[in-house]
Amino acid sequence: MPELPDVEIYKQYFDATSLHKTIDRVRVNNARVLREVTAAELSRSLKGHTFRSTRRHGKYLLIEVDSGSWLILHFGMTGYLKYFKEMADELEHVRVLWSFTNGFHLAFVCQRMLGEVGLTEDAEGFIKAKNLGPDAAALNLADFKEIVRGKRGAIKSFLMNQKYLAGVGNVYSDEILFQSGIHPQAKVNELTEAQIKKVYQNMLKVFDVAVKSRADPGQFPDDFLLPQRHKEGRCPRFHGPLEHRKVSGRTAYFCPHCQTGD
DNA sequence: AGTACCACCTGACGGC
DNA sequence: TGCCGTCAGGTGGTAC
Repeated sequence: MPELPDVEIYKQYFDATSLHKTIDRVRVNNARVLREVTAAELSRSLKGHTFRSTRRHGKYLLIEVDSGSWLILHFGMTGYLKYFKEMADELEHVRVLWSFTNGFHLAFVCQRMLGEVGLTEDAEGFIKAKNLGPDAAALNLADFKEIVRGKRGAIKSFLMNQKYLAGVGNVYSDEILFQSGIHPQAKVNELTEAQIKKVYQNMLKVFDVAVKSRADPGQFPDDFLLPQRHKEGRCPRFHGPLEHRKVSGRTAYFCPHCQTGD
């Protein structure tokens, strides 16, 4: 479930392992994950170059090559990065592998192949073309209120819509709404100003806590929903059973006692 | 504008 | 044992 906090951790991992190392070889095991680029083009653009910097926009990781182009990674549902030295590790589901001249390798691992690897000359242009809203973690309250204005649907669907704000997915939208005491099916246009502010503040709080916890639910605070987000889960505050139902085709988990506004 | 539903994709799991 | 349906959830497309 790589959402904004998970991708932020991947960014930190990439920065710590793969920046400024000369790329010796690019191996594409499954061209299906490539977007608007062929394996040959990818190899030609990266071989002999280094990665200069990274930025994250929503769930996308954009990596600047020293040539000025950008490698784009999206992790789908099951994607992650793995940096290692021994090829004998026999890592499964490696779709693309970058080998550096220092003998280390960076793998784009993606079991369900819903992830994407792309290349662009223009990072801003890519974000525009993808129709992505502003990064959810870099949004101020005034802009958040502006985006909310005129929307009518369920708050959970709103938060997950990457066109409005980029980075929130199914799992973290549940946490944000739990922290805010708001039902996932509450209508955006029926929320008070105070509730909208609360959602915004909790969104930033949840991101902050999640990144500090290395996006590992096992390390989340006791009053967080995520570790309880399963069929037998109980509300960490009220201790009653959690409810789950489909909201815009996604499974929403919530506490029917603590979260109101249905 | 919003929602419902489908497809992509793989592996885990429960039922029989 | 092994087959089958269902589910997980990010994205994108279509129909209403």
